Amino acid sequence: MARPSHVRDAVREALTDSSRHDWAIDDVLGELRARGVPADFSSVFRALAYWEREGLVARVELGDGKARFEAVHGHHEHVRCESCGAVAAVPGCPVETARSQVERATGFAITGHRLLFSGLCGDCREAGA
Amino acid sequence: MARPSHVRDAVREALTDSSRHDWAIDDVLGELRARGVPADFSSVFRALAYWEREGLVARVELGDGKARFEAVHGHHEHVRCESCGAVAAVPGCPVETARSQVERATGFAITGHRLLFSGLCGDCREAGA
DNA sequence: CGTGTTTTGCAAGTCGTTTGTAAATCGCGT
DNA sequence: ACGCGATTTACAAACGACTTGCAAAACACG
Repeated sequence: MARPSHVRDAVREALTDSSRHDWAIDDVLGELRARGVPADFSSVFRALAYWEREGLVARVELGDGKARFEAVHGHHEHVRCESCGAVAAVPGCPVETARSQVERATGFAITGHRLLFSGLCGDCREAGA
Repeated sequence: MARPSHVRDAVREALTDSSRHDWAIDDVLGELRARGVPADFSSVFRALAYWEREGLVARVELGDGKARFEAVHGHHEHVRCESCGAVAAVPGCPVETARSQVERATGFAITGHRLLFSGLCGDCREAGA
């Protein structure tokens, strides 16, 4: 029933092989092409949706109006450089401790959160100064 | 030179009069109509862009692929109900303290952040149980 | 080999935002 | 009161990015 799927496989490998946190669909498509795996935009789109359902890939919100993805590792937050757009991971979770406090203050039962820092990466800071 | 602008004025008043944190463009348009101020979608769009530039209105990222706005008050984070979509403000800022730690860990100069909690509001929690 | 199901690619559709453009509106100097 | 030039507005068309429909290709299996 399940048949080999070069696109799906290649998409998973591309994300897993790298530590990027901001794979846009086009980026993945480009990477596949670079690896000699021809594929269509819609196929990559479906592959990402598939792995997201499967829990191996997570959607990352960068607020730039594009769907972005990363391979699932542990829980972590992101920093994005305002200047060059570079994205890095923030180890640890500055928000864990706030949870019960937020629940008390708002009456919501908190189930998750999304945190994005913005700033200037080392390179851009040097270049700008 | 600057001339009266019913659309701009009405848009600002609509947002300011309410405590909503999730005004989509269509919502604002609807509110204007309800107030008897006829306006076009694009005019509302431009009015919001104007007030955002002016610093009286802020864009709110809810990750639902729509541009959402609120009147600027103090700094605060948001909670969004996964079930009904209700949005409330989280007083205080659970992230302030993490800043220097994040800078040390990532090498970025942090200039801001965006935090969105998700969960279930009181009503939905009751209804769901 | 057929058969039935799964994957793909291509093209078209959708959603929401953004922009081009020309007409209406208003402040202001005369 | 009138004309001029700048500003606002509406309407429609353009856009960017994602989503879906559908038929053709690719397999596993009997």
